[in-house]
Amino acid sequence: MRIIVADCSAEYSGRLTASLPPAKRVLLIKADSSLLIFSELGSYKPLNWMAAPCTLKEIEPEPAAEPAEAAGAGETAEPAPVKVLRVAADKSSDILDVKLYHVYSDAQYDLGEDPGLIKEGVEDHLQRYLAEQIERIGEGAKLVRREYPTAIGPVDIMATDANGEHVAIEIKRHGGIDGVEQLTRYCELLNRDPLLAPVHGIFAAQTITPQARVLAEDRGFTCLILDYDEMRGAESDELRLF
Amino acid sequence: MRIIVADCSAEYSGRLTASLPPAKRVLLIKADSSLLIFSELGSYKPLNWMAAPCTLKEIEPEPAAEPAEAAGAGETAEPAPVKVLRVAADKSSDILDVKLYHVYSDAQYDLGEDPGLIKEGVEDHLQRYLAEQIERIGEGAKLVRREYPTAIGPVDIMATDANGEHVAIEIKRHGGIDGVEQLTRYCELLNRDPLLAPVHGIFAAQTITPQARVLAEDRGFTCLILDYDEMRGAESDELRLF
DNA sequence: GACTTGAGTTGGTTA
DNA sequence: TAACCAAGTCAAGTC
Repeated sequence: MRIIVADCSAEYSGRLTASLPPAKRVLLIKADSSLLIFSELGSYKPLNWMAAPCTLKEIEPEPAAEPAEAAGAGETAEPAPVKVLRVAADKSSDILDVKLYHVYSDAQYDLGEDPGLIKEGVEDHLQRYLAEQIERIGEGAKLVRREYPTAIGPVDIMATDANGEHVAIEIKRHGGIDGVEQLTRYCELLNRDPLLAPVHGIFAAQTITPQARVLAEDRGFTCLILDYDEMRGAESDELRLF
Repeated sequence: MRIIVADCSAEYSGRLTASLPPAKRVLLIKADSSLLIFSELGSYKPLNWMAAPCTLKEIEPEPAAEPAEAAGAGETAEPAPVKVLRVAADKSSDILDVKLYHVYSDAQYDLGEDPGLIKEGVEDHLQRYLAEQIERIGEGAKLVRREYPTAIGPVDIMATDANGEHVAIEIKRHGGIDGVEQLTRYCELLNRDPLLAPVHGIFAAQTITPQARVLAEDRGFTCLILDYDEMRGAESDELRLF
């Protein structure tokens, strides 16, 4: 990892064109030659970058022979860069040009491999917990299966209610209109099957936008708020019994 | 901007839980106290991070009084960190703890404000090109207008075909099921207007997923693959005539 | 300020 | 390998 702090400007040309006026910024160049440009603001996303696989060329401009320039066409005489980094994508014509005007720091570190991130609490976990605690959708409910296959993709959970009627459950972390549309498609399709009909729909999520709730209820679906911590807690309790 | 290179581990607790085993990494701490953790691999996304607004606390552990630890429960005796950074989100209970075991470098730079990125967009171009090359949807087609307004939002392009019948076009870079749903809603609404009906639908994109294609064709829509480079080329050719 | 949609999305899982 | 889906998505525009 090479870390450069410098006054720089950048031009990206690829699926879009983007330019970065001169300013003091931080550049990270990874072992795979990918380059990231950061400023003080913004979230984790760099202002501009080049993703691997790519190739970096470093050009040192000649420092001399510039008196003619001052006598030139009178343009906003941008000072000549002391260094130019050109990063080109290997598999496309994307190019990122970075001009460095003044380098405050330029250091290299070998970080070695990284063991990577371990995550817990993603949508998959919500699905697993709800499948194992299926009575959260109503007493007497039974799990049919997770990822119940249909022609238009798998339903997150298929279950039956106390009356033995089928219930299709769509699970989201954040429930929006898209999720309701998705559930609608599944239910419509499943209800064409006389062996399954009637199939009820449940829209389950940690949070549900008001608009999505209205739409879901208008279509006869039940909305269910999932509390991750509570579900995890219930899971632990269950394990503790054994 | 503070730049730290160190052996570190991290624990994030928020909407999900994520942990990062010890390794040599780069930390960036921005002026707003947001913190990013990078390794050599991956794209522009950090392994772990805390977004602003947040507050950073730096804890210097006492270096002494640790002989008892070695005689402890025999756990995988992790060496004590020389420094702990705790970043807490201001508006939620999200917390990111970073333990530093060995610091290779720790430097601070004042970058100042950044003028920001100037972008020139993409989907917008697809729309513009198709509007100007409307016969790509069929000979004799005429443009009615881009961003044709309806009660549920603007249709990307409204046109007429060789028979003078209306055609609503939904444009995406990558055509998925969502886009088909969107087009469905527009066509359903527009076909209620006797002055417009019948309104045909075209689903146009650089790429269309097989499922989306099936759904679109099932609903009587035409799928159209857009070649960005070809359209841009045609545009240049047209300009060259003048 | 909440909601929607696109992104140079990125990243993971499965067929 | 390709397609599909979720993301601590982020960010921009709209209502």
